[in-house]
Amino acid sequence: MKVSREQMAENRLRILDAASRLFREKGFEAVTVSEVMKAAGLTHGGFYGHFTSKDDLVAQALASTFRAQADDTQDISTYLDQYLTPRHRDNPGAGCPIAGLSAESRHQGTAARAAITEGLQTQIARMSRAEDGDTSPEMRRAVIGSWAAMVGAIILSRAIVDPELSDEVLRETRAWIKAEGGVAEAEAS
Amino acid sequence: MKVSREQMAENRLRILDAASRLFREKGFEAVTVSEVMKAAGLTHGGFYGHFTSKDDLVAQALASTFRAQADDTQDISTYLDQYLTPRHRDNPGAGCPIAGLSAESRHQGTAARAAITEGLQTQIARMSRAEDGDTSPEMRRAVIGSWAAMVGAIILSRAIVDPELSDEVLRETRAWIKAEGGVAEAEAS
DNA sequence: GATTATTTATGATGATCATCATGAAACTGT
DNA sequence: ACAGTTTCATGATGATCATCATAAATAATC
Repeated sequence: MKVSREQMAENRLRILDAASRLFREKGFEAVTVSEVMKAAGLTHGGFYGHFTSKDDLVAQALASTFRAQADDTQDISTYLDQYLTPRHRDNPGAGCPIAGLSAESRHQGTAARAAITEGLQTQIARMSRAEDGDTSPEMRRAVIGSWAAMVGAIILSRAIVDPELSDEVLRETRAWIKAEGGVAEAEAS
Repeated sequence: MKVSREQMAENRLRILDAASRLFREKGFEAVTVSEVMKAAGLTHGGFYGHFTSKDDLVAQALASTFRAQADDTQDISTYLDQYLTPRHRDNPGAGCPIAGLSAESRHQGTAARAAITEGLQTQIARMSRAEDGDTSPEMRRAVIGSWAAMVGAIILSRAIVDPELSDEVLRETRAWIKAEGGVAEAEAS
C-alpha cells in the first residue's frame, strides 16, 4: 500500500502535528505510538518508516513545533496578555510547548533536551529584541525573569485544582510582571 | 514473615520517603512499584499491604512530603537564595516537590492533584506571613509572582542543557525578584 | 505497460509493569 | 506457650507497549 511522495510528506507532517499536540496534552510517556498514528489517520505499523524510534519522534516533534512558532513575532505586551490566560491554561495541546513539556524533557533523550534548550534560547532572544534593539543586561534580566514567571505561572495554574486560586495565579503574575519590572517596564525605560 | 507494629510503621515511612525521592528524581510514570519497594529495602509483593494502588502511593507520598516541609519556616530572602541555586537544580530528589512534580501532577489522579493544590496553598500562605503579618493585596501579588518565577526558573534551568545559560537563568531570576518587586521589596515597604 | 522500489497495514514478539494469590514466618494478646 | 492474625516474599497473571517481520498495494521509473 504505497502512497505518493507528497502524500508521504504530508503524512509525516500529520504525524508530527498529532504527536506535538498529544505530547502537550498528555505528556511524553502517556502517549503511545499507536495513539499518535491513529490521530494522524494511519496505523501503528507504518510508524518506523518515518521515525527510527519514539525518542526520535519526540525530538523531531519538538523541533518541528519550535520551528512553527518561530515565525509569529509579536508585541511583547500582547504576548503576555495572551499567555497568562485561562484559555492558554485550559488548552495545553495548542499551547506553549515549553510550559507544557520543559519539565518532562528532563527525562527524555539527548536530542529532545537539545531541542528544548534551543527553543528556549530562541524564545529569550526573540523576547529581548521584540520591540527595540535593547540588548542591555537589564533588558536580558527582565526577559529571563518575566519568562520564568510566565512559564511558572502556567504550570502552577494547571496544577491547581481550585479554579479561583488558579485564576488568581494567572491574574496576579500578569499584573506583577507588568507593574514591577517585567519586560514592558524595561522597554519603556 | 510478619514484623512488629513499629517496624511496619517504619517500613511504611521508608516506602513513602523512597517514593517521594524517586518521584522527584525520575517522574511519577518512570518509577515502578518494584523500584520503590527495593529502595525501601523490601520486595514488591508487600506493597499492597500498605497502599491500595500506585495512585494511592503517589497521593500519600505527596501529602507526606508536604507535611514534612511544613515544619521549617524560614526567612524568605534566605529561602530564595537557597532555592534558586545550582545545588537545588542538580538535586531534584531532595528538592522542592512543587518544582519537581507540579507539572506532571496534571496527569495524575484526583487525590494527587488535591495534595499538590494544598501544598501550593500552604506555601503561598507561608510566604505571605513569613516575616511580618502583612496581608495586603500587594504582598499577596508579590508572593504569587515571585513564587511563579522561582518555580519556573528551576524548571527551566533543569531543562536547559547548556550549563552557562542554565546558571544564568537562576542568577538573573534571583536578582530580578530581589530587585524588582519580589517579596523582599514588598516586605521592606 | 512492466518492473522495481517503497509505504503502509496486519499481525507477531518480547519486555515491562501493576496487581493479585498464596504461603511462610513471626508478632500480639491471652 | 499457643492461637490467631498479619506482614512480607515468591511467583503468577494479564495488560500495555515499543519494535519488528512480512505482505499487499501502488507510485516511480524506464
